[in-house]
Formats: sequence, structure tokens, C-alpha cells
Amino acid sequence: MTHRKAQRTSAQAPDAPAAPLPAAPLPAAAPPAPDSARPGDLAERNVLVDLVAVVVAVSHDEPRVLTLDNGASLPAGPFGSDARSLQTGLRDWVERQTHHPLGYVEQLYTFADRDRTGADGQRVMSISYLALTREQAERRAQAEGTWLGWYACFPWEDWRDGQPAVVREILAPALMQWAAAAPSTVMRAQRRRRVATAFGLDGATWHDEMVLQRYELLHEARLTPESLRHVPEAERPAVVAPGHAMTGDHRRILATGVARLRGKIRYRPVVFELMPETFTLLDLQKAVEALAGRRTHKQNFRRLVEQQELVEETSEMSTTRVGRPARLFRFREEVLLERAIAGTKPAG
Amino acid sequence: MTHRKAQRTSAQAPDAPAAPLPAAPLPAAAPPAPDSARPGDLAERNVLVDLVAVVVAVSHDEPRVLTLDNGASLPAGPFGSDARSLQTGLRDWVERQTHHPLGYVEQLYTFADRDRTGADGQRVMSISYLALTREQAERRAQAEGTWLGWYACFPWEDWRDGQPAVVREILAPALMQWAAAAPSTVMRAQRRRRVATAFGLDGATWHDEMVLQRYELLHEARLTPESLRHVPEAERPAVVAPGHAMTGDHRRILATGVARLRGKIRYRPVVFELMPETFTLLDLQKAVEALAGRRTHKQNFRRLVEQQELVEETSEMSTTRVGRPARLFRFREEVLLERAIAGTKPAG
DNA sequence: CCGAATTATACTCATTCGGAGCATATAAAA
DNA sequence: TTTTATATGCTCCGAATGAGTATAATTCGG
Repeated sequence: MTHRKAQRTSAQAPDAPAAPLPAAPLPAAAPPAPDSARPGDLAERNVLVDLVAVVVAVSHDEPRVLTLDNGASLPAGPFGSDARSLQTGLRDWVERQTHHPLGYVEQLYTFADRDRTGADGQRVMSISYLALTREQAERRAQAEGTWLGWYACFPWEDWRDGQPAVVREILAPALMQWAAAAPSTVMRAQRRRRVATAFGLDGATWHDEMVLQRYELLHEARLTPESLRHVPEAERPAVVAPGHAMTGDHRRILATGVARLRGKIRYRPVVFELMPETFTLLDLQKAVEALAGRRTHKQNFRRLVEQQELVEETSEMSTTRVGRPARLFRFREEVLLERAIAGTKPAG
Repeated sequence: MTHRKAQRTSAQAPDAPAAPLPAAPLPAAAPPAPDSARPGDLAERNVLVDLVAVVVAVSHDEPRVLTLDNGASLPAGPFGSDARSLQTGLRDWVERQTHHPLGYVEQLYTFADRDRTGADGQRVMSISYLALTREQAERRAQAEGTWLGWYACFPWEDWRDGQPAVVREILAPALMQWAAAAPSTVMRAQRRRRVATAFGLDGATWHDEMVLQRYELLHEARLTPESLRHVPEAERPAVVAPGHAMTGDHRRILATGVARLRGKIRYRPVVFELMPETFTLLDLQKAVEALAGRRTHKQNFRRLVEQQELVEETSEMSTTRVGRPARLFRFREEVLLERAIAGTKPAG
């Protein structure tokens, strides 16, 4: 069978849909496993399961993620058999540890590659979650963990002031060199094309939601500290991409979360989970721009928000610093119901 | 804290993005788990992990899913510690069992609710995958499993001939009755709104990708056989939604896969994984219509496909049954590279 | 108190894109 | 030869989107 070449296309597109509901109201017995498919004994089949959370908040025009050990890793906890569901397990765990109430929570991805092993060499599987919250000043004191800016981890992702210098001066040359170092002509061309589309070079446009592709590309090109951990000093390349690295593959998980949020923000009103009770339209715009890492046209942004009826006026005005005072708005909770956006099960 | 009501918005939106890459080229050690967060001993933490596959093919204008035991369940297998990664584990497993080579594979969701228990009462966790393939006639003989039409499972999802009678005559009345049976006025209104938006009633438009919401709604309203398993005969409602039920929560997993594929088909050229080497534009349109469960404007469909340069002409023409013979086309593999669609890592 | 600076907010214009229809071409069947 | 069915090319319209212009309401620096 001479089939198409890309037969084994893998599944790393940056935008898969669907995330199902938690436990159904009624218990549904798990299906009996087919006998033919039970090789190995139980011990071999058992794995440790961790929950990892990408907890996001926005403050001072900067999206931040909650980290432990001074930014070394994401909050993670064991998945105990006592948890009712994954979601509640995660929610309880993170809230207990960080004292931050989580708003929106959604499953990201489950990682279980062979190299992910724990202390005793047992395989560790991580189920990652994206969680949105408001960074609350009064809670900051008791909260463990530190809020780390997204763009400290991914400096190349912030295009709010145009193409960052990192891209032009460091990453683009290094990636192109990596592309040129490929063994065959075909691979060189392929790599160049991948680099160009991912980083918006050669006239390609920048796609803000391709966060994961870009990180993986840097990883593959050995430009991240994470990818160099087991490479002997001698063989290391001269350049390393700037940006705060993390333990294990936590930065990859973070990239997954950032990508997901950037994609979602377009067609679902999730920004409001990150906003205070009332806000001006400029506040809202700044938050969206911070998350997307790019500027938007002011008037068009307002038109969009208003014609979609996402917000409603309050009688109050902002205590303006300078310029004409702006009206304070409030999110219209009704839209969650109207458009069946928050999932099938409403709160309560 | 009198915060917003929908504070605990859950994460069941029908369209989350992002699915990361498999194992990074270099091993990355897993982060040491924080000691403070290790309650329970190992035995308590261990869970069984299964892989469940939603394998999709299209034949005779009907999308089908691969099932075992005459449609009773989806192919599922244990996740052994020997598998290199989840993807390859799944791929090997399904290909060995069904003799069907998988094309595109992507992770769907990880289920681990408390009620999911195995034979010995241990908790079972399922990582579900969506896989696309071509149903190959010559392999059908040796392949185990049967191809079950989507719409046998979800009759209400096929709108190719307009609103199905099931919706109007059975589901809509039953759901509205369920809504009316809610304890409070607020809940009644909420339920009505959810039903209307999910099923396109009361002037709301039908959204083909809300497959999961609809299934969950039926489940919650106790209209599915799955939701009635542990309900005593006496308490069962009079009506049950028609449609082929499955073991455990396999139909929920299938709904997740259908939703994902319907969403994805819009902006990623994944249909071609389901098409033969060459095809007419009508073939392609029929496949898309079958998956989406709704008709499309012929001329506009062609315009879209051609202006996006997804296909290229072949010299051959279809041996037409009746009418003017159509040109055979072929998928332009290049688009996968050009748009970085197939993920970061190209085949090989 | 005045003008400059700054921000808010209301309109307008052009382009693109998606839905829907009309017209014509090419085949088999009646 | 007419009918029927499909393929294929083209036009029209309205909604959504990108980008610019104009005016209003403040603070701030003299």
C-alpha cells in the first residue's frame, strides 16, 4: 500500500476541543476489561498519578502563574483515591495549599512518557489542569507560592510592543542555524518552514496561540535549558534561549496552558474569571492584550464586547488617574447560561 | 466575599484547545514531589490506567466508530509501563487488536471519577483518544470488532435531512418535562434555557459540536439507559431516548470524540485522514456532511476547499454513475507543513 | 483660568468572508 | 431528442472585521 506520506500524523495540533463532565449523577459501572488484553501483573500496571495545576491570574497588566519554590515548579499534588473526581481533587488540593479560590478549571493534558519517573523509579503520570483565579491582595500574605509572570518564562511570547528583540536577535538566527544543520535537504526545508510559521518569520504572520509549538521547537533545537540537562557540557550549543526554566517538564505544561487560554479567550468569555467585580473597558482590554501578548484596536475591541452583550453598565465611574473618567462595567453572568458556555451543569 | 454567583464555573466547555507533544527527544526528570503533599501510602495512591480509543472511519456517507462485542464497548487496553508513550502505547495496542493502521491520533480526556472501579474494586482511570483511519475493505476480514454508525448511538445528532423526528417528537417534550419538574423557579428557567440552546429549540440555532452537552443533558434528565442502571424499576421515567447504549461511560467518551472531531474539522484539514487516496469534491463534501451531521452549500464548499488550496487535481476523472463525470482530487500534503497543522514534529 | 495632554466614546469607510442563488456544461437514461 | 442528474463557474448580499476620524470629559502645568 503506497499510502500518503503523512500517514502517521501526530496529534499535536494546538487546539483540540471538548472536555467532558465530571461524575454523572448516577454511578455508572466501569466496563469489564477484555480478558485478552491484560498482559503483565498488577504491579506492572500500577502507576503514580499526580495532578499539576497551571493557575493563572492577571495583575498590573501582566499574566502570572502560581509557582512553588520561587518559580521552580508548578503546584502539584498526588491524586488520592479519596478524591471524588479529578476536578474536585485538584480544586481542594490547590485551594488548601495556596489559599486562592479557583474559578474556572479545565483539564489540559495527561502526560505519561517513559522518562517521567519518580524517586523510586516508578512511572509518574501527570494530569494537568488550567485554573483561572483572581490574585487577591488580602490573601497574598497567607498564600504559599509566588506569582511568576508568563513572559519571564516565555520572553518571546510578548508582542505587545512589536516583535520582541529576543526573537529577532537570538531565536531566529539560532533556529535558522539549527534548520541549516539538518542532515538532508528535505529536512532543512521542513525545519525552515516549521520555524518560519511558528515564529512568524519570512513574511509569515505571528499566531499567538502557537505557544506550545514554539516551545517544543526550541526544545527540539536544544535551545532550552530543559533540553540540555543530560547533554554533556562539551556537546552543548553556544546559545540558549532566555527565559525562566522549570523542573521536569513543567514549562511544557505551562506552555500548554498558555496556548489553551490564548485560544479559548477568543470565543469564550473566560477573561472575566480573571477580572475584578467591576472594571473599565480599558482594564478589560489590557487584560486581554496581556494574555494574548498582542495589542488590539481600541474601538473595535469595545464594539466587540458591547455588541456581544458581555457586559452591563454600572452607575459608577472609575476614579480616573488622568483623562476622562471611564464607566465601570460588570460581567453579565447571564451569557453563561444563554450560550451554554459554562458547560452543562450550572453552579449549584 | 459576595462574589459572582458562577464562581465555580466548571470546565466543561465543548472546545478546549491544545494537545502537547509526546516525549521530548531528551529525557526530562520529573520534579520531586513536595513532601508536604503526600498523604496516604503507596497502595492508596496507585490506580489502574486504561487507554480507550474512539476510532473513526467514514464509509457509505456514514461516520462509524470501531467497537467490540457487537457495539457494546469501545476498544480499550491496559496502559503498560513498557509503552514508550501514551500515543505509541495506544497505537500499537489498537493496531494489533484491530489490524487497522491509525492515522491521526489525539488525546481526548482523562476520566477518573470515583464510581469508575474495576473488578477488584480498585479505581480505574481511563485516558481516551480520538483516532482517524480509513476503513479498509481488504482488512475487514481479519479485523476484530465491528464498525458502528455514529447515528445509531446518537440518532438526534443527524440533521442532514433537517431536524430529526426524534428531537421533535421524543426528546424535546421529555426534556421540557424534566425542566418543568425542577424544584425551584430559577432552576426551571435555567434548565429550559440549557435544553433550548443545546438542542436548538425556541429559535436557538443548532450547534453541531455540542454533542457532549446534549448527551450529558439527556443523562442528567435520566433519559439514557446508562443513567438508569442503578435506578430501581419503579422509579424509572416513562421515556428513554432512542440510541444504542454502551458499557460504562463509553458512550460519553464517544460523545467527547464526536464533539472534538466536529469542532476540529472546521479549521484543520483532518477529513483527509478519512478519505481514500483520490476522491471527487462531492465525495469530500459528503464525508464532511456526514461528520458534521448537516448539509452544506455545494458551491460554497467547493470555493472554500479550492481557495484554501487543500487539494490538487489529478488527471483522472471519476467513473461516474450518472451525470457529468467529476474530476478526482488528491490532498495536498504540503499544507500540513505550510500551516504547521500536524504539530511540531513531522512524520519521521 | 487657559491650553495641553490624556483618555473615553461615537461614527464612518473599506475589505473580507460566508450564505444563497443563477447559469451553463457534460454526462447517462428515457 | 428530451429529460435528468451532476459538475463547475460566477454574482449578489449582508455580517463581521480592520482601521481611521471626530468629539467629549477630565487632569495637570502654568
